Amino acid sequence: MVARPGAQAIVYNYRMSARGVAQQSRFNSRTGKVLLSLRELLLKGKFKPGERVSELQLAALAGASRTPIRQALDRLAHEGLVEETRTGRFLVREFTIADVWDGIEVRGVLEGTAARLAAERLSGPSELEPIRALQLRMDEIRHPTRDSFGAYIDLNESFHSALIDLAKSALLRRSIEHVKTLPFASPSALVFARTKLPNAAEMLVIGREQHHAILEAVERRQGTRAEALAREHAQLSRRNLETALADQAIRDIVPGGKLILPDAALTGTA
Amino acid sequence: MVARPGAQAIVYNYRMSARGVAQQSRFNSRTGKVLLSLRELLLKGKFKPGERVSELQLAALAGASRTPIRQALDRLAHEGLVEETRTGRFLVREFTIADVWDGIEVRGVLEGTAARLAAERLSGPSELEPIRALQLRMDEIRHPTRDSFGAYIDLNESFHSALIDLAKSALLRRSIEHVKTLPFASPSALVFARTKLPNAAEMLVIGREQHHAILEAVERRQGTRAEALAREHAQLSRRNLETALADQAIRDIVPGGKLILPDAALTGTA
DNA sequence: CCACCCTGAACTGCATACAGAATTCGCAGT
DNA sequence: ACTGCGAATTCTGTATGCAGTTCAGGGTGG
Repeated sequence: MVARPGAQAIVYNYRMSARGVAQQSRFNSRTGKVLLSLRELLLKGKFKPGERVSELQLAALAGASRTPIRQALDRLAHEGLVEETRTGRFLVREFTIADVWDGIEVRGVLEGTAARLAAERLSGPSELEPIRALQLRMDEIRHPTRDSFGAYIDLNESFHSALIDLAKSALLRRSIEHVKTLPFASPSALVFARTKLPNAAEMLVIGREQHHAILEAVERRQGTRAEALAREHAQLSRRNLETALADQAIRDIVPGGKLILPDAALTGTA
Repeated sequence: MVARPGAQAIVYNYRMSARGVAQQSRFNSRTGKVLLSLRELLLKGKFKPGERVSELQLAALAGASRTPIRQALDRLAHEGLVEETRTGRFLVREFTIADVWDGIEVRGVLEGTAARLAAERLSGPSELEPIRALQLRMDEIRHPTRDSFGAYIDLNESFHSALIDLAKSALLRRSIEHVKTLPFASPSALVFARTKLPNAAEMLVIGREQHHAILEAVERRQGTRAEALAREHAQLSRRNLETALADQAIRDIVPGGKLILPDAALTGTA
């Protein structure tokens, strides 16, 4: 564990919660395994931002040949975690805090669109049943503990995914998935400092209320309202992340936190 | 030329206007060349939607080995023109008309965000000078001819790009580029049936007015207005495309048009 | 006639070899 | 010491071979 002994925080790595993701055939191959482990290494900050990662170096590290390594690097380049130079080398991408805020902003905009389309395209109340079920289960978690917190995050992911389902647009889903490949932009970049658990409880209440409001708006086909609410909902992640990134010790634990360049200001839009 | 002899239309392939794109180092390699030609083949409809494209088949076709082919296919899968099956095969992706509308919708939303951020982040009027220059040159083209039409499209691309610049967000740019990889979503999917040139002239006027309004809003830092205007501006592409796709003959010429499944209804949101 | 299984062909996943380009290091000159 | 140049070295781009898997087609049994 890289977590500093002193940094007491519940950090939920979004990767951990991916249910059986490693069992999907796409990740059974060497390429898939390399992709997963390489992504994890990057997010843990094993490579410094701007540092060069060579194929041979990784091949030795992963015990695979260059072929799958190259493919994995290609995908990571698409995801944005590394960047390819003109000469075909790969560098660890470095992010500014502004990038992080922008990522959340864009995700908010797209999820807002999902909420609006969901409202506009709702064929009937029965379509809401799956997402209502998820909501119910989330509501049952009133006081987050170490264990239930993980479950909450999973449910939160599912809720957001279900909302996107309601938008009935594969293309929109693709776009959202794309921005979420940047770890900070993911709604599961929820990070609560343990010492600020009361704060976390409040956030939970607020988030719950926002979920309710969004669904209400969707159900009533209030597209514009749903959009605005979903946008604002994303800002909640931003506030959480702001708290988290303010503490250098916590920042070092947040997935990808070490890829964020130290920046003087923590202002909203830089 | 695949254009049917009867179909009289000015179709401007967005790929043609990419200034010196083939000279960029990224496209000097076999992989790059294969990527370009393969994409072109796909957009021309040389493969049927849903059809399988094997590496060997393409290797023979392109006169290259499987390695660059595979890499190109991987990228096309990211772009969304082909899809990878669980077992690693690639299929030509097929689109519904709803996909097309959604693509434009999402682009509109993102460009709207770009316009809003441009307004919010504008540091001074001088920042608008480059985009004003582009606008001026576009305004000079009053009556589109075969030649000036191409120039107009180029300027239009540059204008949109400059607007995104003003948003000062690399991440937002990335997202927009990503949705634009679907050819229909590109603003340059402007297609005017020659027989409907008067219509085209009107569209030009409307588009011009919208550009003016957007810049005015940005200059006055009216973020919400700028966003709404830019969104609506994207709907103009949709209307153009709607006209184009309604005619089967023209549809066959539109880049990627053959990848769109024949669909009974041409309604806005399906 | 249909369903199922089995076998063979085709194809992908990965490793590796080779060639050419890029980078780095050292050396010489200033 | 510093700069510029050049050569060795490292690395990427591509081709190709092999192994394991998937897929298709035919044949068999129900």
